[in-house]
Amino acid sequence: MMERDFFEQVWEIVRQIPRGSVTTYGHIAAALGTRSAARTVGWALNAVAGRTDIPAHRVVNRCGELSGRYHFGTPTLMRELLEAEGVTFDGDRVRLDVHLWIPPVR
DNA sequence: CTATTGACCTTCT
DNA sequence: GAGAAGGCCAATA
Repeated sequence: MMERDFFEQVWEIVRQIPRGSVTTYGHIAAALGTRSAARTVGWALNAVAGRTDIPAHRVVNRCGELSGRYHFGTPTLMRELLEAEGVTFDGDRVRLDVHLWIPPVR
């Protein structure tokens, strides 16, 4: 498998997230082989923050909290986008039990 | 060029 | 069970 840049790998996985589902940094990092590189995953998303090609709003932390909501421009934009896709929320957290999507193991 | 931080998670103590 | 530290990759100061 051609291991491109760490960023592109993250983007490719995030791009494959089905609409109405969310995933976590840990799962993405684990899918890439490095489960501890969750921090770098955040950087990859930050590099595409504002792009529609990659739904970074579908990526949440392990607790289901929208940790990077302040990186979107408006703190509520992330939640608005998810709600618009049919994602349900439990208070300020996403229902991972319902919308948790696990990326393909590579 | 070195040091620190950053949308985090896992494991040890 | 709770707290602290380590680890990963990249960007910024």
